[in-house]
Amino acid sequence: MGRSTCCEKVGLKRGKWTAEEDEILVKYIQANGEGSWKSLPKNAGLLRCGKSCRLRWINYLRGDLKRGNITDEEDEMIVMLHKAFGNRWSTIASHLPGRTDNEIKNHWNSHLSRQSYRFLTSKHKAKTSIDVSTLVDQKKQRIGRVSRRVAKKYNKTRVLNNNKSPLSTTETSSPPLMVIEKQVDDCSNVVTKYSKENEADDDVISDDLESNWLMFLNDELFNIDYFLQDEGMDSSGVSRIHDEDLIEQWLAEIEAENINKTKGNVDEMNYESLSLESSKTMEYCHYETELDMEFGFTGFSMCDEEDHDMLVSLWEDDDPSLSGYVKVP
DNA sequence: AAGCTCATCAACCGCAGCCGT
DNA sequence: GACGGCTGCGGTTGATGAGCT
Repeated sequence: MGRSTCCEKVGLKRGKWTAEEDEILVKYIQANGEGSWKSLPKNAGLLRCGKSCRLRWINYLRGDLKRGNITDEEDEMIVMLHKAFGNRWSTIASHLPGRTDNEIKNHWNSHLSRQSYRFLTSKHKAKTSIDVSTLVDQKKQRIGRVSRRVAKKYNKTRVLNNNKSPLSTTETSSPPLMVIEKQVDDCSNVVTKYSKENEADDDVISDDLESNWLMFLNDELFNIDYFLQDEGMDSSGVSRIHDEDLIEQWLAEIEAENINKTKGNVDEMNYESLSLESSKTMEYCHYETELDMEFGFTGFSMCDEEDHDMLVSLWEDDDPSLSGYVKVP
């Protein structure tokens, strides 16, 4: 049996693509069309695996890609779509023409996730209303996640000292080692918050992690757990909305904000995709499953007709009793 | 100026789902 | 239904350049 590895790299090139390789790939796809990625490299004369060719084409060489920085409007879309869909980057990308899932994923991980976390943390503390615009205005701030480098250093030290680890799973009732590492990585903005509150600099963050990490983890895991439970989030910090009152309030605030933006002489076309009718949206909404949530968000005009038809079809198949309930916008 | 740290992004990897046999 | 191949997706990594000390 055994799965065929598409990535058997015998004699195949890896790493950065050269201009010559790009040219060969573009010419081949222009002549023969996309698809058949497995056989494409051989037919085109490229020493790459099919996956690599596909990725290069989709993320970089495709003609319909939008170049340049992600705009504030796109930022807002990404934040909202991420709230609805979680880390389903291809779904999010499908609503942002010219942007790839990889691009959006990178953008989220490097820009928006920490903004979202900071925003939500402050919301948690102050119970302020949701203001999406505050998420996308906080740019280029070096504070935020603990870098992978610091995490690596931390983890390396952990591995070296593993036998002495006070959190060894055989010695305490704490969660298994890997779980703790994952949680800290996912919620590593908390590290910065911890540091700032204690007036420590960046160097002290890693020192804390390495020397006092047990106390630190207990403290932070308690905070994270409390925060995520209160916000209805999963362990990756993705909001899963189960409370209809909460989402109604959220939608109403976004709608009100968009009205204000329009009044403020903002280009209405830019915000057209963000407009929605809360009552209609709520009428569609059920929040039990991911499918329901997707359908619920068809109230957004960001969902095109084809998507809508598909979701209506899925909805009706899933529960025939609801077929008369569905309205086509 | 040099070395270090960090953010960014292109690319890779592994897995899951789909489809044909 | 089982199997195997292909494709697409999401998580992760590594290279690189910018900023900082």
